[in-house]
Amino acid sequence: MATSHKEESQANRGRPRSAEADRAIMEATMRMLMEQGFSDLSIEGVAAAAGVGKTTIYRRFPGKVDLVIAAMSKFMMLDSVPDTGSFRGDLLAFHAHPTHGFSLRLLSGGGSTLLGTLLAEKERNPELIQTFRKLVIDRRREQFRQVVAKAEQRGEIVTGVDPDYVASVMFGSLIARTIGGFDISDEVIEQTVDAMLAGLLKR
Amino acid sequence: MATSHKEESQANRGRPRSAEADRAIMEATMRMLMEQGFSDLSIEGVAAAAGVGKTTIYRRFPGKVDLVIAAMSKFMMLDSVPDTGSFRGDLLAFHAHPTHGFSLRLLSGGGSTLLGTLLAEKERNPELIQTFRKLVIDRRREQFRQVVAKAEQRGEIVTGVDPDYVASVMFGSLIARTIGGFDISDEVIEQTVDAMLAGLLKR
Amino acid sequence: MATSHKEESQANRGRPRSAEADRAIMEATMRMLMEQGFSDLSIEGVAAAAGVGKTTIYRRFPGKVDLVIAAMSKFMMLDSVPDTGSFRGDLLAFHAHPTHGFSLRLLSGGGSTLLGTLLAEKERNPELIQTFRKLVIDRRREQFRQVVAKAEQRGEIVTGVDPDYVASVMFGSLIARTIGGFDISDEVIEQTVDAMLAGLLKR
Amino acid sequence: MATSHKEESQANRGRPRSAEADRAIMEATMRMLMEQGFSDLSIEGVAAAAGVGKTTIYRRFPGKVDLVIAAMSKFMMLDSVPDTGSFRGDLLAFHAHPTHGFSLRLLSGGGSTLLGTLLAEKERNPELIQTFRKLVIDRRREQFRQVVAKAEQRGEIVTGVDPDYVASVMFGSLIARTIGGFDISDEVIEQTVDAMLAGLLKR
DNA sequence: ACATAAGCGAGACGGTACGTCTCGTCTTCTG
DNA sequence: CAGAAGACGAGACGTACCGTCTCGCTTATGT
Repeated sequence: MATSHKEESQANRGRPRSAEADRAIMEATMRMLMEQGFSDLSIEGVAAAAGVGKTTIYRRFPGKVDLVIAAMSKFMMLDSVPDTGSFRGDLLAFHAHPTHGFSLRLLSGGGSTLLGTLLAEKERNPELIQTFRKLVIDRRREQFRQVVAKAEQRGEIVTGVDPDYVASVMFGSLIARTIGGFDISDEVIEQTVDAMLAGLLKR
Repeated sequence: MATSHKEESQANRGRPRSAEADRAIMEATMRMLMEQGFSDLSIEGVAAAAGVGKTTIYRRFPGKVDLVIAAMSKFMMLDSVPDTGSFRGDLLAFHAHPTHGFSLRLLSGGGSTLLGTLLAEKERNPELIQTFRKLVIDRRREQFRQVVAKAEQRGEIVTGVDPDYVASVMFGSLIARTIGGFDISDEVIEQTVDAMLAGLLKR
Repeated sequence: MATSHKEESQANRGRPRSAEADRAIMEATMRMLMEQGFSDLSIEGVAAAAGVGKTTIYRRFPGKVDLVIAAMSKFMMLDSVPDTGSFRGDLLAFHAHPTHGFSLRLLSGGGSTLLGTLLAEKERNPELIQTFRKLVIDRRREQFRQVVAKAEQRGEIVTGVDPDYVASVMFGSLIARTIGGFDISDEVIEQTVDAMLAGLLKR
Repeated sequence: MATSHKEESQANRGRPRSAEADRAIMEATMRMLMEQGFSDLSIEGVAAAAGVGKTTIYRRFPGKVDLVIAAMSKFMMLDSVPDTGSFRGDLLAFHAHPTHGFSLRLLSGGGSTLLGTLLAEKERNPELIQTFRKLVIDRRREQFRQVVAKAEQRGEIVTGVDPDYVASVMFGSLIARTIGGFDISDEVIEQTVDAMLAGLLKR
């Protein structure tokens, strides 16, 4: 199991691990990760915030990285593929996507810095960003492919489109704006989507 | 001067500051910033790497943020506007841009985490990313506008192009790929540039 | 009963307490008390040494103090008054007194630290030393009075001797030597006894 | 040096150790040792009580034992040999001896338990009681020898007296009373001294 | 005979202190 | 006066026990 480094050789002996503690630890970890970033997240702080002894955390996770990865694994599940009936609607749905409050928009811009935190740790703890990629980005990519495929089947867009390239342009231009210091309003998103569509829709 | 918080009211009394120490501190700071990111860059570490006492750094800079901003200011000067004669050549030159080894490509991808670091610190130390924007991004944007203007004057591309949008798409798609975990090879850059051009060149 | 804090209102229902566990706990407690002293005696350690769960101990004793008092009560029973026929023989018998291996000599010196432990805990857990006094010292004192009375009746020693003062001098000088860092050999004991006798025997 | 484990190979470089911190650490250690005993004395607690970082203690002492030994060394200096002009006066002076508040009487009886603490730790930390012996007991013994020698020279007492035996009897009988649970009043001390004298004074 | 109830070993729980580490600041001596 | 060395208070690290609290199981008794 990813959430525990306990030996499983023994039978179910002794008091079982507290599900309540599990939950409190995961929630506190995720909250502090969002609020303070990875570097400033301390296991001691998580323990205090979760109302839990340090032992209880160390019994479950060997270290900070594992704790954070477990928390991300727990909370970063993305929900189902957008399916609004039109390509444009699906694209807009992607950006709104409030899955557990961790849409890409929140991640790279606005009030949060989780993506930045993970990138900053890339060298020392590459597992972090890799996990994030596996859980969020790769999944998104796959969903985006499905959305494009459906649009093709409906005959909305030209054939032969590379969905990954389209995704990188659409999300990337928003990320670039964020880095450039601009807020990402709903209008900007609509403009970006429409510019994208301009090159893809069948005439 | 940005590199010192010393009172300048007095005459030149006492031992002058060591130019050699200045240089060593800046180089060590930049190197460690690239290698370890902002959070793990410690003044203690910089001092050790520069072969300098911690005092010598704290005498020059009030804190870590100021030290890093000073280092960025020193190294992130971008050289002149690309002028290869063709729009395509200018765009490629932008990406190659090896100004002191800190092109955008290095910043967002490959072996570095500076951009992630800056994003991660956005909330706590907004001066950092603001300084980065002023020094690098805004400058780039202006240069990009000039490149686009020249292309228009030469009649290479259609008129009415928004150079900022073009830039956000082109750079953003590369950043998105980086975040997605892909290396940015020269071929990818060329493909990205050519895709861009496809929509802009006059037929 | 001193060895249990269980309510006895109910009939004998449920599984009875294990006599084997009782025994193992008492033995392990006494052994570890001798080896490690009171402060470092841990219930966890006793449980492990006795091959018993911690619960099994805490079910019997509210805390460490009660556990130790119970162990002392069990092992520190002194046997009958020495009666060798001569005062000198009786005195020597007192010091040899190997009742379950816990003679005063073992207590105050040699390989043990129980007496020190009790003194150290005097402020915080006065019951400990009080129990020790009741079980061991007061009993000894009474026995010593009988020995002195017999010697008087036999006409061996001068009359009017204060047996408590004699005892405090004889045992005290040995304790003082122990504290001073000297081992208490059989010769030393004999010398001490003989010095004592010198002032008491009838000429 | 007993109070430091610092390498002295280097010249006087860097900031010197704070004498104020030294003092605060020693005082807090001694106070907590008297109040709580050795086992319950925590370095963390000493640091807090002294208003000092843990580092500052660990820089000076490798561990708790060394800290306590240093504190004892500092405070347990006994003052000069009693010299009242008479043997009886000298003996009484020994018992009153309020050297820094740590006379034997305080140690073994009354409101303190330091001696008990040291005895309790004999097995695990023999350095403690050994240091105490070197600093206090051996010194006392030597002083006692001088007092006896002076009494002999003055012709007060019979010759050939073994001062160590006399000391062990006198102090020991008081210790034995303490262990027996009796307070040591001034009258008891006088009685003990006079009983001692009865066997030693020339007629 | 079998339900009931208490005892049992195992082990998780919230804590506290450990001794180590590194942070950014402060304070001395040397050049 | 600048510089280097290094001590300072602070506080997180991961470990080891503390004494308490479940668990699933075993062992008796009493109907």
